[in-house]
Amino acid sequence: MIRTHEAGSLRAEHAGQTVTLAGWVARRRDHGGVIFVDLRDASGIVQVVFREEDAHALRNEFCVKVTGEVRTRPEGNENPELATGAIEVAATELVVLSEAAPLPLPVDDTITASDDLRLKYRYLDLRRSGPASALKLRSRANQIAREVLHARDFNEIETPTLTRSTPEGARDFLVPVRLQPGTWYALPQSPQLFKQLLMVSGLERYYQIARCYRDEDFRADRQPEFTQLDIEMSFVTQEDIIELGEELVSKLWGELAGYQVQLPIPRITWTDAMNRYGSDKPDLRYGVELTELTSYLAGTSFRVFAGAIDAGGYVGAVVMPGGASQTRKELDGWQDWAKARGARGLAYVVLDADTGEARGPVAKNLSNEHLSGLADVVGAKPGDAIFFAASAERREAQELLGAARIEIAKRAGLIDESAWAFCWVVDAPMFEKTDEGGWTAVHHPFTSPNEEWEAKFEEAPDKALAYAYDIVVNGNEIGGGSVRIHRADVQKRVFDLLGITPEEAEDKFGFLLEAFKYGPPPHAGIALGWDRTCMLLSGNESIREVIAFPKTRGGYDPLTTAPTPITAQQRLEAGIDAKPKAAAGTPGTDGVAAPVLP
RNA sequence: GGUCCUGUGGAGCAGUUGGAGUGCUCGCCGCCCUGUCAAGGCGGAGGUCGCGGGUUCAAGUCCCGUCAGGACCGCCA
Repeated sequence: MIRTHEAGSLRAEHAGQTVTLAGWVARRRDHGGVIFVDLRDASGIVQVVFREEDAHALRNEFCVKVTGEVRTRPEGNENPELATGAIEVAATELVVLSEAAPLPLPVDDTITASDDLRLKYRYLDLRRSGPASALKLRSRANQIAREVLHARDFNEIETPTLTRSTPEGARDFLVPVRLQPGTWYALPQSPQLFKQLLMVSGLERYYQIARCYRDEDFRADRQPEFTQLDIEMSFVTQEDIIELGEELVSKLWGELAGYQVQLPIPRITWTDAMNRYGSDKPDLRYGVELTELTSYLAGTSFRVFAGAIDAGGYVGAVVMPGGASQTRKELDGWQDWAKARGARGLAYVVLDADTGEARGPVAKNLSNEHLSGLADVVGAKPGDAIFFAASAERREAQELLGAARIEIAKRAGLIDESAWAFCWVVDAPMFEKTDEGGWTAVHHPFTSPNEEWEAKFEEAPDKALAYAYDIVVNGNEIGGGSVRIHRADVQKRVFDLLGITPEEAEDKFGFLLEAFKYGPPPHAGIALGWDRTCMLLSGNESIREVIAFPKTRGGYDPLTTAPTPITAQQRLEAGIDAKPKAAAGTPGTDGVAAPVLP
């Protein structure tokens, strides 16, 4: 070893010892006759004192080796801000291991640089304790997950990243195959089918910290490649997976966020979540619930509401506490806010703070009977504002109110930023209508109907419920899973309802259906969005902070400048422009990558 | 695909009504300095105001386009 001690580990009890440290010059304070250098390594910072001139040439981020004697600082010179602040190292020898050019961005916890610059020089960004600690936290999260799962006899198994497209909704990343020109691998959107195959194989308990890929647009919590803690178990029910999920979040939050999660985590049905919060991932750190007014406002002459009610739709409201004190400009701002979300607008009534009288453009359109009881029905007090949404599509109106609810909480300062509010959202619907009038799987087509609906989901596909569950914290979905279908007859009926023909099913996932001929066990699983989980645990607002080398919004990596064009030679070798042979292999049964037509 | 915000020495910012590349903090270079810890003092270097076009006597500032970064909507089961 080049060093005998880590800089941040030195304490008063080391006084008198001669130590050799190695690290970076975090800061140099040159007083002429005495020079102080804050020496930083991964463990922390210690002050090194030089009496020799040679330290004069040191600059920020030089990599150095220092030998010297640890000693307690002179009376009155301790630094309580520093873990090592009781001592300092009196240098006797200095070796410059490497010099640093002037820095393109400051390596300083107190200063922030722009995102693209940070990413271009991510290795310097990560010398800062904040960004580095996010990655260290993630490493510990991995360790905790592995401890929990190995204690339960899980097997960590790696599945292919060059594979067929899995039947998820998102666009695939594709990889040309040189050995079979004109054919393409897809990068997995999740290991879903492989983990189900591992259940067929009898491994019973599988997990993987799995890299997944989706070619969709970015968000603060979305990257094109991301990580899931992916779990699947055989011979279990929804209850078993939920119990496991609770141990995981309990340990993670307990050890990494210092928060004791109250178990069991409360559950809310998907329908209740939509009715009360207008979201399938409700933020329960604050109240402000939706009120349905469809029957209360029956017979109204206000066309916006009447139209929705007559169409068999929904009218609802959400209350903004103290919202009546908003200026006209602020209230108009809500209209722009709603329009930005694709809504026509957001009707509102304000209740006079003194008299409780309802005012605002919508108030004129409502009858006295409707107005007089309104405050009681929605639970509003004088001084509040009431926002309305109406639509022939119940979910559409509820989601608008749900988004308004979040915005209300932000604007009215209702969010306790230090709180953690967990819940499971259960009993999700199996299907939802497509724009074309058919049905599509809400989760994925292998999700099992629950016991009640297994025999009859065709009778009312819009009401049929699945054994599907999401775990939500503070309005963030951090994981989701389901019990899978393991019976061929049920799977066939689901495919039939989704309009997937046997030929299509065979073509897309014939290998899974084939495997399910051979005694598949009942199985269920869950996947935790690992980037998002670590982001929340580390108190960050972007998953980029918990990814070592993330990409910018455009899918660009400022550090490596990927993606890059390829040469004509590479293009030729990869067979990108090759025309696929008709029906190469028998896709779905022999694992040959499917031809993708241009 | 859409809406919005941002772009000014190496970094982070300010820049008023359109009037000289003006200013601040940090960093960088040189000198001074023996107890600092975001050290201090003195001096200095460093600029295609993202890019292109337009309006104007005059554009960092106004307009149009474009590029880059960010937030959100669509999209992402």
